Amino acid sequence: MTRATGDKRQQILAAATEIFAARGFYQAKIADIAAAAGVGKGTVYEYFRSKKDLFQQLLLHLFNAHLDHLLKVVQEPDLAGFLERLFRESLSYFQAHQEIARILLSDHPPIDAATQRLLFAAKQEKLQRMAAYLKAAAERGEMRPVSPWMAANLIAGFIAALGHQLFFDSDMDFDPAAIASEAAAMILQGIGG
Amino acid sequence: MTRATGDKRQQILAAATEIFAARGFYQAKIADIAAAAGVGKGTVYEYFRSKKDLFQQLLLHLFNAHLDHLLKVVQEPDLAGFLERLFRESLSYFQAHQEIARILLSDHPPIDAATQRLLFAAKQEKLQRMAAYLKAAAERGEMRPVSPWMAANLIAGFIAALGHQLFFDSDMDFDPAAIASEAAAMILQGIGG
Amino acid sequence: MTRATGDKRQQILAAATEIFAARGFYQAKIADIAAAAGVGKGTVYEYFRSKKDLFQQLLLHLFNAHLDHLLKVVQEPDLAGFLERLFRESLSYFQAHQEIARILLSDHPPIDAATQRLLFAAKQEKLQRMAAYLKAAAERGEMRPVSPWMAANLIAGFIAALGHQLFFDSDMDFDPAAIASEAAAMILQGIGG
Amino acid sequence: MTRATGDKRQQILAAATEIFAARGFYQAKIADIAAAAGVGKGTVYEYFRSKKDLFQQLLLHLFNAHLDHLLKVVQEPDLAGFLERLFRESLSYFQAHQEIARILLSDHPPIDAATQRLLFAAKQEKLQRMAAYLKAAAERGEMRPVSPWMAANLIAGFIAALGHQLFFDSDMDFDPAAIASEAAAMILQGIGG
DNA sequence: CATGAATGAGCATTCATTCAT
DNA sequence: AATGAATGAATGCTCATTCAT
Repeated sequence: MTRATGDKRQQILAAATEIFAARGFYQAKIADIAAAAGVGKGTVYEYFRSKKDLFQQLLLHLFNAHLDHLLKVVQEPDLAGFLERLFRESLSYFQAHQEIARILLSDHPPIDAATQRLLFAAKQEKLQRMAAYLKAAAERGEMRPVSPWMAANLIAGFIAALGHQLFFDSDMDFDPAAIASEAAAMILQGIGG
Repeated sequence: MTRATGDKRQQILAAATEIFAARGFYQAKIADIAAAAGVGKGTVYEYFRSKKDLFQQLLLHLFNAHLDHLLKVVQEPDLAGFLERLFRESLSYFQAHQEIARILLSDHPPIDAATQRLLFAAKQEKLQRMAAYLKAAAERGEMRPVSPWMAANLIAGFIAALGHQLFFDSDMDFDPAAIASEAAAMILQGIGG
Repeated sequence: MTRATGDKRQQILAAATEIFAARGFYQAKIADIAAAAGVGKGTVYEYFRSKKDLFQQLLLHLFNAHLDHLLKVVQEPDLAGFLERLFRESLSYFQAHQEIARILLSDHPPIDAATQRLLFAAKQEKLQRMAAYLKAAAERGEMRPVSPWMAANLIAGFIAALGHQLFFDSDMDFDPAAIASEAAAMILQGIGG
Repeated sequence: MTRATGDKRQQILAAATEIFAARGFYQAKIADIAAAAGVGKGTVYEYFRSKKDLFQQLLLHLFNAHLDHLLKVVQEPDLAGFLERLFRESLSYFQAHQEIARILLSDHPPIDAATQRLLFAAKQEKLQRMAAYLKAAAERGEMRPVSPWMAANLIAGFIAALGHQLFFDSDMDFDPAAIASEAAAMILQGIGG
């Protein structure tokens, strides 16, 4: 009975994550989300201005939570450890929160130019942080003098590709630690014989 | 008046490519596509069972055309040449056909489980072909004994990531050849110092 | 089968007149109007941009038709004949088209500032025409030197008041000719003893 | 803190007058009225059964207040004085309470058959009182032997028409005394030359 | 008494699809 | 074959009303 403030808002966000992940923006019905959250349709509108607003807030919420999660990894002092942890944490996170993965790894329909920009900016920030880390690593002599921006895209692209394989091919079972280890090695040493 | 058979069908597919790319599946209206194709709304239904059917056929059409385009690259005898051509051709192709890039690089909202599977299968085939090429390269001693499947994802992920950067950040100008060259080198040699 | 063009549009306008008159703007449901017109809901939107648009077009349509009807009366050469015909025609018209009376004699909720202005302007035109006729009558010596604008309001107000009595008190039966005759006399001679 | 009983009820009625006048019944939101009254939404329902009930009570309240105001006029011993005071007081009252004018002079959408009847009855009472006064005046020889009911409608219609002109054409400035004087003369002497 | 968070019935509007021509 | 007028199922959102505190 003594629920914390924002309880309903959290219920709605959780339900929205589930429904949007399962059906996508256009197929997700406010009625479904409300039902899944255990609240009335009108209540959704007490907390969010519109369906679009709900989706946008959810997107940024998830993205920022994910980013915060990854920020710890940046602490790793050496590049090899950084890469391995980055892959391992990313894959574990996605494995543990498959609906979130489905939302974050998907491209979303152009809901809105502003939202689009917001999300693009969020993704860019992730790349920037990675590029910054890589630049520092290059200065420490841990990375060959390749473009940090290209390298960041290499890494991010690999994570996304693995994520797609692992989560959109739903019945695949895997060990994040093992894959992460191999992935990090491939990034560092290349595949050339 | 003496248009070749299949003319209208092609007009519709071309218009659909443009409209779906610009607006996404749910925002694209059959009326818009028909207008862009210069035919009546009813005519669209002479050639395609439904909007979903049109989208699915378009998707596979584009994907197969893209795949065919890439198949020539597989002819390349050595891994380095293969990679460089793969990147160069992919980026050039996307640069020349930005609307197609927008469709192929996007994850589409779950139109339909069947369509989803179809598209997933198509993407898997691309990965399989790459993996097969890499396996052969490994046997030729051109690739270290890494998992061909992982390597294929590394490459495909990098292409997608670069494509996103280049085509969703619309005002970016770039030289496919230069980027392809650097990308191939990064894949082969890794980034480790 | 060979209905004239604009047939559906006319059916809808007729149904809208009936429904708006019976229930007012906000209680009139598009579904009711469509049903009364014998068309599908969607069809209403083929001919009118929105419920507001339908109402506005109907309002102006009815008002102009009514105005046209009254314009003939202005032909009357002498003031007494003018007044008597004006009252008789107005009351007969309203008696014959009670739904129209209900719409024209009512003040409508502020649908829209633009519509409001439009309708106000239409009503003003009616007053202007009356005032112009009265001014001419004054110059012919048929009217005492009172303000034509005041006189126009006196007449229009009387018509509206009688209309209200007669049509909003639905079960009243009356003879337009008799009332018109008495009304014209009261306007001309006043009520003073 | 030590507000008189009925204080809140009065606040709500005052706020409702303002909001209903500005927006009309359907556009007026209970939330707006509550906010304007400085009370909670729920409080409105402590004093009024429903929005309809609030509107109906307000309508009758305003109408009766207006009627009471006019009743003093009936005291006037002679018809000319009666008419001039009636016009002057009506126009002054409306000028001083424009929101009330907007409500009383408007026809309201058929909220409800019962409300409709109630309001119609109220308006009829006003006409009846006028007719009664006129009948007495006729017996005093101050009015020609015209139908008191017709005369009452002539007067009431004129007041309403003037009110519409003056209050719905918002930027008009005028002198009630001057207009009242001319109006009374027109009613008494007619406009005939 | 007072409150406002919660609710869900109700409705305008959209648009894929059909079918008479 | 080609068309587009006609259709109605489907859904986001509003707001009067309730009731637990």
